[in-house]
Amino acid sequence: MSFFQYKALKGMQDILPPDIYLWQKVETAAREVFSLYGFQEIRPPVVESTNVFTRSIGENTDIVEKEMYTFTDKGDRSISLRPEGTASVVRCYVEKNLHTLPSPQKFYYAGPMFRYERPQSGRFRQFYQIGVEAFGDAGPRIDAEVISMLRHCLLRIGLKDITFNVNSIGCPECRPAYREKLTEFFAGGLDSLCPDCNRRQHTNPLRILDCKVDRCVDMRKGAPRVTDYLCNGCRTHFNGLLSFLELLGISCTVNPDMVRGLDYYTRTTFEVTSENLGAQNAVAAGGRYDRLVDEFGGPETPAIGFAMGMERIIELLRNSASHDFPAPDVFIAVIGDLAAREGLVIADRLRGKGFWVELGDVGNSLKSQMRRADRLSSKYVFIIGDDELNSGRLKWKKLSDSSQGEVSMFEITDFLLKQSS
RNA sequence: GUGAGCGUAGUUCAAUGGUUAGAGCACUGGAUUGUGGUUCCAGUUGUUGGGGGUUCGAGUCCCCUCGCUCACCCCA
Repeated sequence: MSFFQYKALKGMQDILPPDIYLWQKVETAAREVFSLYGFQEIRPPVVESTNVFTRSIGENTDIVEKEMYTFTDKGDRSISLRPEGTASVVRCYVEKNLHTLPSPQKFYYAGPMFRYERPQSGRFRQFYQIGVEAFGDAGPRIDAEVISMLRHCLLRIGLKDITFNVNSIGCPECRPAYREKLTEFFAGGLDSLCPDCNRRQHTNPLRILDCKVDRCVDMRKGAPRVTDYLCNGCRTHFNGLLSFLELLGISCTVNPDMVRGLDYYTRTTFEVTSENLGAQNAVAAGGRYDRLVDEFGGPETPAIGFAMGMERIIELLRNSASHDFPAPDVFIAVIGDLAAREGLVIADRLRGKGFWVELGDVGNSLKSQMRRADRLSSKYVFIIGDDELNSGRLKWKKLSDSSQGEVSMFEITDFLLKQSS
């Protein structure tokens, strides 16, 4: 260990093989499933004007108040690394007048997000999300489709033991009244609530419903429930969603205590959690945001979306099944400099035919080259030495069953094609 | 931002305050000439995170600092 070391920044990690294959698997599964529902990829920038985020996420949220990576650029503009994806997509939707295209417009994105937080299990300063957004459909059917898509995606990835929660947090018409009811309910018992909840009473009373402290859990028994205070529009929408979910056979718990952090959500919110994660147990979460496009200066446009937390999905995947990682088709072991030259030529030819070929180091013994071939889980080893150069026939060995034989150097491709078929 | 735990070889971990800080894994070579996985032998690897203090003597005790981990807060 040397005195000074370059290290990745706190909360930022290198993603390496073999993990990277899990990442690719998840990304591929998501793309495939999303495309079945007509969602198309877009790639907004990772950096935006700071106010893109402050306006949408909410001035008073922790994300905006203390978690954003905000800089001043050389033109004295305040810019920020995106802490989440929706704001950028909405900005893009409005800026590029995408509402002029036939509705609904459905997009997905994938990439890194940045929040300056203390890292812990399942939480990082640079973390990856895959998210989707559907614009221009106000009805509950699209909500059900989006939730169904999320479910299909997670199933395709292979996640088990996950729980779906849904809720409706109302709209600007009915939520204020509910919020007031809730504040009244807790007002009498502030002494019994934890310090955090006393603060929440003023900042965001809905969060008290989410508190883990025992006495707060006791206190909120009998508290008014959002779902009992929805206006007619929100109630109809929520009932519609629930009936569609039932129609699709998606088991989903209605959880009136589920609160979402971002200010822009209206009506439907949902969350997928897993018991097999740490305290940060949300695998994916999302909801409807019917006012956001309007707030960005676009036409009133209903919208709904969700984001999946890549690291958390990978964590679950890593600990569940065993995984097959890619391995070389052929390892060429070489003995002597002439054989090494021939091996290089053969490797080049085979790679041109689409085979993954690894070359042994002529400086190492055959035993060591064989060992390396085995460690790489190579399917075949080809051995080239003086004998093979003279005869024009190389030795092959199949590592899985130790079978071996000879093949003409001119028939290697056919040999491999025949073996793999 | 708050709290707790932990920093020893590339890695996983040992070492009652007492010689020259050890072992597994990994890596390289070998065990009848050119054959992997299991076995055996040999070799390579360290300012014990950094700094200060206590002590005849510190990997071990104390203080500071840096880093990692988990939890709170918040959130994917």
